[in-house]
Amino acid sequence: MNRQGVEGRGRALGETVGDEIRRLLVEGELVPGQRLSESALGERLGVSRNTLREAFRGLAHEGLVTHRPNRGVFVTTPSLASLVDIYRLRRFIECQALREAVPGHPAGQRMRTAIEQARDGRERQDWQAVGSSNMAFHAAIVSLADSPRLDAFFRQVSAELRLAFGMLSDQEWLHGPYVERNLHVLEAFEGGDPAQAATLLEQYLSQSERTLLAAYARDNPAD
Amino acid sequence: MNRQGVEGRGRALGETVGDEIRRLLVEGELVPGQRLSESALGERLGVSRNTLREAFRGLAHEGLVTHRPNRGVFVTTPSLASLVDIYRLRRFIECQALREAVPGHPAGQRMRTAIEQARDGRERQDWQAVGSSNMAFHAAIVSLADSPRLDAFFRQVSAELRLAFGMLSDQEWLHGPYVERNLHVLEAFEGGDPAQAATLLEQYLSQSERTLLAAYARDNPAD
DNA sequence: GCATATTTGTCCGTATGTATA
DNA sequence: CTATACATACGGACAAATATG
Repeated sequence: MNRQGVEGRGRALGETVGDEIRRLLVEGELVPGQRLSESALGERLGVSRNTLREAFRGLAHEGLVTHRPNRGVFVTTPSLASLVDIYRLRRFIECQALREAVPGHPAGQRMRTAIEQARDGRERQDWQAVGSSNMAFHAAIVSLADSPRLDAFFRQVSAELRLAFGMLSDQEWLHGPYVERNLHVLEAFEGGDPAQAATLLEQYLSQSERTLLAAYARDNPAD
Repeated sequence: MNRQGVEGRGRALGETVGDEIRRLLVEGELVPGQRLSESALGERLGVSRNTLREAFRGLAHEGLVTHRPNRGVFVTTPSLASLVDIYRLRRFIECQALREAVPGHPAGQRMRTAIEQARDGRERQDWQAVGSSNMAFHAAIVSLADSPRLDAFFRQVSAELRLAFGMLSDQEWLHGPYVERNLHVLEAFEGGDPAQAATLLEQYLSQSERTLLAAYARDNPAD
């Protein structure tokens, strides 16, 4: 019975609910600061409160929602400090992965595909798609390190960053300029100069951070 | 009512249950491969199945327990592949953190304290304590990067590694030799040569990995 | 400052599907 | 192949905490 909203035909359990909520988060359907009522969201997704609470637990662990005891679950509002932390982490991980990568690693193909998809999105002015593709490019860089745990960790941090992007206006300015810069990084890497690629990436990330922080400060004068 | 076993009078909710199970795991009360029956463990901890399932969700997210759909929750049995991955990660993260650290970082004090505690444990032949202190030393190295998210990630990976150590015999051989090597790393670092410290750490970790993998292969001929 | 409504936190009972003896 | 055990998931209940008027 039930299970109208969530398509429970698959193999996994109420874990599907977590994926569903994750999708609502990155698509901006649920916005930072919003309270997620157990009864309301449970009814919307067609699951019981118990199942929903299990899903909440996983999302809270990833930092996408925040649990306030006896108050409820809220969509996490990224702080300036968390954005600074995330970019420090990205420089730490991505540059190192690029620098130490073995030449001819299959992830290079994924990097190229991601850039092509980002270009497609740019043609359609679909900046959300450009943002997703750019993130796929960076995930491919991380995968150069050949560590499943590092990949999972980066995926999680990406989702958190995605939440922050969603808070901001001017999506074109946030995503558009980096498509070609990604290409430069890839060319340096495939040209056999990982050190140069890492340097380009470092400058790139630092600029991206400045742009993001400026947009954040502009849209959230309160903070 | 109830709540005899878990001391729920505090502020946190059934989250306490997760901490309790984590404690049982690192203390070896629950061993890898063991199935964690919802009803049995729930009764033992004095909580309902729903509450327990919420706690399981968090632990599964950390990799300490494994969820097999329709089968139940099991204490994760670390595989050879996961150990290789964890050591690759440790070299990736710890060496980089050490190399890029700013001189005079307060974490240096924590590194020194950890070494002293490891020596105390060694005097008492308390190899579990030595293992904990050694891990605290490495956590301090990671904290040189000044990233809360990286700290949390490393804490999680450490717990997983701890699980593997618990599977093995010969705890003295696994933990004892590294107390002095930690000191050498610290001395190189505080002597103003982070590159040398990183090199020492890299060799150290590679040897530790070989020792661990050998012990694993010896105790688990099946794998 | 107080009474009330809402929501969370936690438990129980139970129906259903899946895996295993 | 049948039977049993168990996980899965739902709905309902109630106390405690919180928000509201």
